Amino acid sequence: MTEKAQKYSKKEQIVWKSIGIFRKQGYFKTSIADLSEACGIHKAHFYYYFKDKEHLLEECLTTVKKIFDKKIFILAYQEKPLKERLHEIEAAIKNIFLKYEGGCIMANSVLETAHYNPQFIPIIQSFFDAWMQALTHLYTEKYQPATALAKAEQAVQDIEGGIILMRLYKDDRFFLKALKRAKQVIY
Amino acid sequence: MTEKAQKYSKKEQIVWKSIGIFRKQGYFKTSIADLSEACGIHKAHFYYYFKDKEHLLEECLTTVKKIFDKKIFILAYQEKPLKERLHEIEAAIKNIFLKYEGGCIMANSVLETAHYNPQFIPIIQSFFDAWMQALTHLYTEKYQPATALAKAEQAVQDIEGGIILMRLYKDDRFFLKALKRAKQVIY
DNA sequence: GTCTATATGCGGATAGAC
DNA sequence: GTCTATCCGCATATAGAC
Repeated sequence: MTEKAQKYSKKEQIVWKSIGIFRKQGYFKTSIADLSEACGIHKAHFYYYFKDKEHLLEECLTTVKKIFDKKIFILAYQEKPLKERLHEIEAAIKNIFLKYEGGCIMANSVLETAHYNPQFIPIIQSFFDAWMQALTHLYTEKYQPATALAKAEQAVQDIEGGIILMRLYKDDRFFLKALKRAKQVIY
Repeated sequence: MTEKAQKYSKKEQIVWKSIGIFRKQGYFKTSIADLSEACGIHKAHFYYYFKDKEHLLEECLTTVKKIFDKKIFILAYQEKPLKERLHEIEAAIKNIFLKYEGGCIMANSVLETAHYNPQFIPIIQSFFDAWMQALTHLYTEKYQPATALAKAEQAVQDIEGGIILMRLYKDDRFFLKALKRAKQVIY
């Protein structure tokens, strides 16, 4: 009873905290001690919840994918005018990447783990698949499918590049201008 | 005499090898043992050439910056027709990123070291400054300076995002299409 | 579920012989 | 310049008491 009243389980809380820390510090540079301390649990107790660090990252990535599906990508498929959906999706993406520092954990994880831990690749691919599909869906209302897909790819690449430059120069504008361009594909 | 006949010093060779390994494996996941072994020197001997791992990465990044200045960005300022310069710079960038796996060491290093090792930020910034300046120079022949700069930023972001997706999907096309778009800004 | 203690190995770095 | 030996600290992970 009291357990169900809690919004998130302890395990979920660890995943949330870890997402934030991995994004800022990177995967390999983050120790179990860092994570445990931030979560207010003892180092050894971490292994009560997760088999190892890799399994934690996996849960982090699938969680992020679910959040984006549920909160952002879904906005593209609503029964609303095109421009409204486009505006909502832009606002949601802006919100999430400006709120937390460290950029995009999906892109970061590609670069850190592609060589040694290819098991994360499919999860990260599914994230970018869903993102590009959502934008393609929107752009298809004005362009041929092939053109819409190309513009969606360009938009995602532009935004991800913008996130890197935002972090490098500590300047939001690279990211914000990319978002604006993604919207201006339509109007 | 025999020393001067060698094209690269041992120290330079280590830097070259390390650039390739850092790019593929990442900075933190790469050990001194990895680097030494790949260079055919003994682990302890590494410290004869470099104070520590951070100083090695610094030399790697400044070396990459110099190479891009000398081999790529300079192409934008030649006494040649605009389209020719644009084509040469595209070919040079394509060449370098397709030849070696692991993507862009500059972008990778931002994500890995921005939080703990901000000392690398200025070097990486100077790299992207030079790249965007070269493209802005080209685009200014057809657009107003402010527009040219915005298009240069977009092109660089698009290409960097494309490099990430190229690695994620093991598919050159994301990167190649971004390069093509950077050229089509002009013609 | 939570803590103490600890095993174990690896990575960065140094000292010093040759 | 190159190698041997070694120190130290940290990080992952486990065993087991409470």
